[in-house]
Amino acid sequence: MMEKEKRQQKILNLIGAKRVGTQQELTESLLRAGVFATQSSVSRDLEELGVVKQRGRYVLPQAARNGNGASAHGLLNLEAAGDALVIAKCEPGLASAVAVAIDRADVPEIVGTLAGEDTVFIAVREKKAQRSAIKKIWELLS
Amino acid sequence: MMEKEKRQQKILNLIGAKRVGTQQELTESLLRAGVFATQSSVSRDLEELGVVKQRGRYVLPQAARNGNGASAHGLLNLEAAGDALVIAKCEPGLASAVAVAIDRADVPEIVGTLAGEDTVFIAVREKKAQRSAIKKIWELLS
DNA sequence: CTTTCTATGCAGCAAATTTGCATAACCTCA
DNA sequence: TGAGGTTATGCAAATTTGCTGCATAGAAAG
Repeated sequence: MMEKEKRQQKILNLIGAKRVGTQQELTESLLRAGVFATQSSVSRDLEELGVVKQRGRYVLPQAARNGNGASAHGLLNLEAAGDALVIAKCEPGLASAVAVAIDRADVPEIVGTLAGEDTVFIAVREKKAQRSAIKKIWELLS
Repeated sequence: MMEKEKRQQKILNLIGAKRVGTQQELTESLLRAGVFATQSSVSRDLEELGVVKQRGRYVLPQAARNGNGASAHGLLNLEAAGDALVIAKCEPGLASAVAVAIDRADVPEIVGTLAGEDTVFIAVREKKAQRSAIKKIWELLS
């Protein structure tokens, strides 16, 4: 019902307001704020909201895009889409450079890349490959 | 069900093909075409399709009348592809503009966009997001 | 006013979504 | 490599949403 939306809003608030390290913590904070939810639901919410865990804490999606996340290569953010895509957001004009860097790295789970102005579509073989691909790319370009 | 979509398509065809003066007529024509529906449903369909009654007959909505649903922004059509992609067809050369507009809107379920000449690939997080993303984009750009 | 036509509240049904539980998968650190 | 902590997910139950027909209110035409 409206419950989900409210919960997700609170999650964003909480993450923005204080350091949150685990979904357990988040679940407890939510409860204190009057919203009951299981870790399962929190996990799904985070996925849906695009919240990612960086350096041991959960970070807001837009914060990840701007702020500190920028790498020397112009890579701002990495996110999974569906089963076989990873989307890289880059600083304007640098998408091609990022794509080239990724191609050069020859990551085995990556099938191909396609760059626009500030976005790269990265095709991976399957769902399983997404996470490790994201990890490797992030490592590579940061 | 798929039934509704089929029925609405037939309604548009019928209205385009011959003069239709009442919902009763439409209901009967539909039945002859193998689609049963009550006047209630027909009424709701017409509302939803944007069909209006003018000078005693139902006429196609503006978009359908001139054969292209072009919006002010050059967006022609939106369609889902697979679980995590939405494809936007645009007027030639306007794909980038459409993509930028979509990016600016910051629709949360959209992960990234990639524009060609007349097509934009729009990556969404998951299947569930497609529907709402399409709705929001269409709303935004029409 | 009467007749004809269209819109809508309501209830039932079907489909889709959301959720918790249990547990598998994964990660970190020693 | 294994233990312990953390996160993801298959499944079934619960909940919500969407679509429809029926009955009827409301509007338009004459």
